[in-house]
Amino acid sequence: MTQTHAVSQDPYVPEAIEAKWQARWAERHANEPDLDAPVRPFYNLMMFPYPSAEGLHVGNMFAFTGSDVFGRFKRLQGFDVFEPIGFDAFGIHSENYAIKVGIHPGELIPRNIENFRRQLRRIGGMFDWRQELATTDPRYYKWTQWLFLQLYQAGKAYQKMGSVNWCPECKTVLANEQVIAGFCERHGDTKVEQRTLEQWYFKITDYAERLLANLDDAGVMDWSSTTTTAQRNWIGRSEGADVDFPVEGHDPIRVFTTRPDTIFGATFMVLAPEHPLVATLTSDDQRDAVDQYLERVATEDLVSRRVGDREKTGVFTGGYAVNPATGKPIPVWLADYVLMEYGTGAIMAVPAHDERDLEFAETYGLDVVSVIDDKGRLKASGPFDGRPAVEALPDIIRWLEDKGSGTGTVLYRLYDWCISRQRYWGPPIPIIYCEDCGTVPVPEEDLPVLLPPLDDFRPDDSGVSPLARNEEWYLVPCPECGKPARRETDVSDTFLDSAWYYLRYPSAEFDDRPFDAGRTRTWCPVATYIGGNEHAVLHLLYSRFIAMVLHDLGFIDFEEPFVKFRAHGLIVKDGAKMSKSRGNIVIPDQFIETWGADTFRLYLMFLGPFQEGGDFRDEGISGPRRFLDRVWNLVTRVVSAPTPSDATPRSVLVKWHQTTHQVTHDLEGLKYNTAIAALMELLNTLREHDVADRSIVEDLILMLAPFCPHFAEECWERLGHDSSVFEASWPGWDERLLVEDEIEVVIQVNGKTRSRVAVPRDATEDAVFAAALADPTTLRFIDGKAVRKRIYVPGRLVNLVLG
RNA sequence: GCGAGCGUGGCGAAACUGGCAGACGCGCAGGACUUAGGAUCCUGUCCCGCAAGGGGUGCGGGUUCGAAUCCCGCCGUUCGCACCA
Repeated sequence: MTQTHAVSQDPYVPEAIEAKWQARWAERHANEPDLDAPVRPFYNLMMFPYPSAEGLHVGNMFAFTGSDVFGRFKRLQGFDVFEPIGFDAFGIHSENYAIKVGIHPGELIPRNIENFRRQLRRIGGMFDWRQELATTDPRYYKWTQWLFLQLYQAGKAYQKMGSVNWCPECKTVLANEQVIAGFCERHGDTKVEQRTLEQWYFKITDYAERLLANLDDAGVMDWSSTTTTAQRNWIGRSEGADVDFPVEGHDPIRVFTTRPDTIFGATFMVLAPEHPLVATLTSDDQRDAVDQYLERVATEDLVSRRVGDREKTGVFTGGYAVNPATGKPIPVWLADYVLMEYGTGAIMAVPAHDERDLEFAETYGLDVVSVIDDKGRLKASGPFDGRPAVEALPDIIRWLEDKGSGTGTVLYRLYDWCISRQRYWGPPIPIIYCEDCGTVPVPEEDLPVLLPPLDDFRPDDSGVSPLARNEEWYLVPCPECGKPARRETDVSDTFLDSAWYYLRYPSAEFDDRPFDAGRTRTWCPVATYIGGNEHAVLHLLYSRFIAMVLHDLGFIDFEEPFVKFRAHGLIVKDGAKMSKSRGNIVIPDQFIETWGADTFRLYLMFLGPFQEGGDFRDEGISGPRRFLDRVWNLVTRVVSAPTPSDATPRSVLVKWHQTTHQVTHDLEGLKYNTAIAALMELLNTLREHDVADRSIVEDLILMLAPFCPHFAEECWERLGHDSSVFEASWPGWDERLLVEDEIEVVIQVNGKTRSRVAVPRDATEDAVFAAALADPTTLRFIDGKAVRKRIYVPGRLVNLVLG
């Protein structure tokens, strides 16, 4: 862009000044706070990117810029801001990308990281590059493995066989959340299958109650409510009761129900096909039917069973259980709408008051007994008849407890975190299996367990990790007895890498500890964390869980890692989601080249509310650029021919102070788009009144600095300062200058705006009404009628209600 | 199906605890300066109307002196969760 935007002989040329200031920041170590002895530490964290594509896209830029604006604002407010950056470079996304382009991730990922670094420097983020980290660095993942060992030793990591989701295309196990309605999240037309594998799990369910309770504690967690809501739903707390239904000659069947108040209406029971009692309950004459049904279910995958709108199928076991409330025998059925992983894998079916049970009962002709009338009162419920069901619920639980038939319980939907991945690109799980000693953790002094270079890193459909094909790597002596043993060949989930990275940043240079106690105390928990809401449950919940474990083990003195979390919005393009298939991806580099990083930043922050996102329209960027050109010209004018401060009209002073007030509050609330609009208004006012008042323009530059750091530095220097604009302090305002001497009050007649009058700022209510009633336009609308009621909103509005 | 959010000009969007709807910007129209302008500057820009005035925040009701904002019922849209007992 070499066109002249301004009449000035010295036009604003972004590329020159951006390069100049980036070099100068690096020289001056401008973005490197004293990590050991900061005066006012402020840990400003943004979710680190995964370098799974060749470069950062506009969505990343939007998120990083929004976080950086906040960090720079805090810096100007006098905080020692620590704003680290790193790369979440392990994991399925990176690996799949490597497979796609046919380059080994060990080669490809560092190359991508280098490009990410270049882009991040170019955008002018306030990053402390000393503390950069990559989860793929053995210096990092040594401690990820250490973390696994801490959980293992604390009894929070265990192995179990489990039905897992298997994507034939990814050739790996998927987390439930990577399965979208039965299909792989990455391969929309690939059906996920069910496989059974031995896997490592973390006992996050032990922490369900604490994870939930802290969400309600605003003193501990100041988070976007959309995020806390998502976590609450994910944890899924249900209050109810475990109830035993006796079976003659067998163990009783235990069910979980949230509706013990409807127990008198339980007319049959349903077990999950995998339920352990199925075999013993089945009668001889039903054996064939049951076996057939089990066979049929087995050919279906776990995931499509979860899809809700299918017709219900099932089979009678031939067995009966006794309803402990009515004492009557009820048939026990088998159906795949009951899931083994939730509750006890068995339910009492109350078809009169549960839609799913009703559908099943109707299909198979089972009894339906209503126990609640249309007024919500119990009936056919023995001693509880006539009582409102909601109210009787706790008494029914107590009644069941007294009979020894059940107990009130709380159940969570949350399940344990499966961290095993049958993949190559991750930290090997630090476990060794010995025939004599069993499962042996790798001794801490042997960490890291290096991920070996492996030419053939692709997963195959055998279900075992690529590392299992590398005998010389996995055959090792047992650390305990020295006999030949075998390493665990699965790697851990990427979410484990990212669950603790914020702890590593302040301590990234230490190789003898994962995080330094002093540094952690100084900087953690994180003051402000900004990231995408797509991580609302997974990353953010896992990070919270890991922090709780570390807290309980005495490693850290807080249990919530992120004091304040805000989810940013998403950028769309011309009303549609950006995607490669649509071909509407915006490459940031081109825009930065054409318009400059500062203009790009300013535009991104201007195009919509940060927490909601916005629509990226190519032409829109010219507005912010025009604005910067005008500010530039104004600065030039202040340097050459300023207007004297005492000549500045009061109305302009008021606008100045109002702007400072508004921008400060808007930045605090991440309302960047309105903050920028306010700065534009201030500039418009200065231009209208032809004012080039040095004090005002300097404040304008200061307030622009978080958005356009290079531009602001350059202007600041031209204004004669020899230190960085970020060494200056954020402007304040004078409350007395927030209001004009004379204000305009709106006059409504019968609620409709009819006129407006100018009154002194401190006019009394009576004086305002007097002015209103003296206004000719107003009188015309009153038209001689009586004023029945007068409403007065101080300083704003008068409403005259006619009789 | 359940949960959360969002529906405002040609477009992106503003509007504090209910109090001037459309700030700011894009685009568009007209003008100025210009050999020229896709640069810059000025003016205008929700709709109908010459005006006075009237209408207007997805649709239909309600509360209120007053509703984009609160309540109820629809419709549309986005994002989660999805047979969770």
